[in-house]
Amino acid sequence: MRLLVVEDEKKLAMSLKRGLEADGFAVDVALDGTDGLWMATEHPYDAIVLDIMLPGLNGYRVCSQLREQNIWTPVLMLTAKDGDLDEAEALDTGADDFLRKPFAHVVLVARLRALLRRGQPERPVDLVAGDLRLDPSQRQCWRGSTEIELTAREFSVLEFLTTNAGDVVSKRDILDHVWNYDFDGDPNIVEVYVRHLRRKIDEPFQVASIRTVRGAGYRLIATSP
Amino acid sequence: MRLLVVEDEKKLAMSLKRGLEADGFAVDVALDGTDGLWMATEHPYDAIVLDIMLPGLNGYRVCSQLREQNIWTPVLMLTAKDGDLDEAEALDTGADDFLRKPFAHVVLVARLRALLRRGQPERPVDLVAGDLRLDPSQRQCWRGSTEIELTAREFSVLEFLTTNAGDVVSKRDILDHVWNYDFDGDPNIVEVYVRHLRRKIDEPFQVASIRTVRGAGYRLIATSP
DNA sequence: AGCACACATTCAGGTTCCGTTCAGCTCGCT
DNA sequence: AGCGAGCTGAACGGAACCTGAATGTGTGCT
Repeated sequence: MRLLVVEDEKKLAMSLKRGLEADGFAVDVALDGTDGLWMATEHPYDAIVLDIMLPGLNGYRVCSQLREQNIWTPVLMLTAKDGDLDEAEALDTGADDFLRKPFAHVVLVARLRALLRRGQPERPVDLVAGDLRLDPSQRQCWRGSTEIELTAREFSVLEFLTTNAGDVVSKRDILDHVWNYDFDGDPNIVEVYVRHLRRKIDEPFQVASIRTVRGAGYRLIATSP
Repeated sequence: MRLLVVEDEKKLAMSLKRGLEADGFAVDVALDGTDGLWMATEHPYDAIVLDIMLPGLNGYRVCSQLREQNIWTPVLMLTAKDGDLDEAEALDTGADDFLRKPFAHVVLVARLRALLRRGQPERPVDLVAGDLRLDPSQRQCWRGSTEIELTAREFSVLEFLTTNAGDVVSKRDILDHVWNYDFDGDPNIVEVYVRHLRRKIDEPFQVASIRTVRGAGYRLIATSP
């Protein structure tokens, strides 16, 4: 699990880094708000530990700017000893939790783990045609409830057919979209992949969802059990 | 929003009740742990405010017994002034957050709202995939009932795979989350660690929970004996 | 300090599997 | 029947991945 620690007190920052690394986290450090914001934008952290008092851009602003950019990495804010209102405000600017200084290391770790546990994936929608389902982000494919293993090329071809489900797509179209534009090999390769796909997604289920349209190309139709 | 306050100091309990009701919550009060546990079991609260120091059954036990009964109502624990360890333990027994006494009313409300916003059942502390179980706080790992010794790196890689169980994660993802971002060594190191993990968590049990997805990465799937 | 040990990382050779090509076949149309 | 479009299995070359061992690097122990 990879963390970003944004803290300007160098000594504290390094001690946090060492401590958290001992607990098995991978830790990057930013020493001011501007850096912190940039790093949080560029890299996919699992959580961010964010001091409020920072030179340049303070913690509130870092947090709210992240949220504006639609980055929802969990944020744990470090607040001053006696700032009750700070804490309420921290949560309002989009922090997920806060910790009052000074804090014990065990507490920091426990809170971070709680944050990470809450996690949350929300996924882009699957492509569907009948009982055939594709998840492009995971390169996974199902017919009904049984998963089907596809190679990268196979998946790409099927993905293209599925996004154009119901329509006829020519071999040229498929070549242009799945292979590089400069591909000038044998168009027969499309036929080969259609064969592979039929063997994997149709024959075992005794359906024929990839239809040949002679002289024009292929058409994927919705089929159900 | 309906809350349960479990607090034995009658004066504090009533003041909490009045304050929270003024903020628009519906509030029930239990004056000891046994009552609290019973009420939390019988009624569907949206959140529970739970004191640690209680006659009869203390707060930790109330909380862990709730979790054992598979009740994942968000719990906010009230801890003593100086109990750092209390707090870590609170989170470990399944609390979602805690607040150190004495606290300002605005903070209590802000934290409760944050909890309610997160809503939704919390997952148990351990990461689980089939009969493989990880405890990130202890860095321990079991397959069924036999414990498996892992090094720090091995654990981190497996932890990341497990939090994304079922999904394909690329070698780049793994490098980004487990190593520091300035790591620019050979990605082959991921393969090496996958090899180590397979030898420890799969081969002795004759399962294959870490699948290779050629060209895409790795995928951890749930396997059982 | 010096040593032993465990862990992290690199390296090089081996293996598997995927993408592509090719040659022969089948099918539908005129 | 004859033609062209599409089908199919096999074969090959190379990339991706696997794997055992060698080489760094730090940490605790005596």
